[in-house]
Amino acid sequence: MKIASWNVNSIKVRLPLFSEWVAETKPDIILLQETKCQNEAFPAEFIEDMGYNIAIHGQKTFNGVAILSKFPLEDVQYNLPHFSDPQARYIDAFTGGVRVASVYAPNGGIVGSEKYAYKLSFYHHLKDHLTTLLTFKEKLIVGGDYNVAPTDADVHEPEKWIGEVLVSDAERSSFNALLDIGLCDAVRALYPEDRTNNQDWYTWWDYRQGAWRRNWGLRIDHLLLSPEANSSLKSVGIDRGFRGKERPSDHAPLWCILL
DNA sequence: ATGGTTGCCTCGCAA
Repeated sequence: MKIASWNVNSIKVRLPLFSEWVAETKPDIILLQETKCQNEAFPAEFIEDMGYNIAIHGQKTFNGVAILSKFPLEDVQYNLPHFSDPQARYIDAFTGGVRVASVYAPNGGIVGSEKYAYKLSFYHHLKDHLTTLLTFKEKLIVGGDYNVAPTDADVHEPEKWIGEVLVSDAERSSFNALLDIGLCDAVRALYPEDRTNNQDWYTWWDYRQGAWRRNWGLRIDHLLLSPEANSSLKSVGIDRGFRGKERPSDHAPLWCILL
């Protein structure tokens, strides 16, 4: 079973590239972030015709997450429990014998800002909810744009990023708390940072300053696995080539295969 | 050189 996650930065604009990517890489389950459209505007029929069932959680203009699956979708949960969030950033569902979640963590704006506090609060509630899901002892895959580069190995020229949003200590602590409750970073499970070329694992390159051409990237998209999922993890990868195509998202797709 | 790009949709904001 192949599970992929992609911050598409508008599903409507990205639909041609999305179609090309699905035809080429054929994921069984797709976790989308930044769909940037309300539910009634989501290209549901188009994607259903590609062979996917869909669960969508959108809003006007910003954010928006979705789960697409070749299997029936059951037990869909919108938003994090006990976190009444007007921003559409979380959805989970049970499908094809696994539970999956699509997460679009807040960017955080500037360290110390209101947006930054909201990001830390989002992480707190995410940790609480995932703690509950882990008690189910299922194969759980939590994928998305976490907007945190966990270590300096995940950052091009980390000395230029010291104290910035995406890499600050409090954000990294919030991300690490998800590992502390028992989730496993799929990339690091198979490619420890001291045994791989870390530049190969970037998932995001800013549209500005020719960041893609210069490979000024960060690893901020992640697939986190429960122990049950991790024990059947076979492979993981980044579809980096899709960042270099015509009219790309600023994020590349990330995927894993479970046996 | 304090820059640059993209998407949504307003004349700016978020990333």
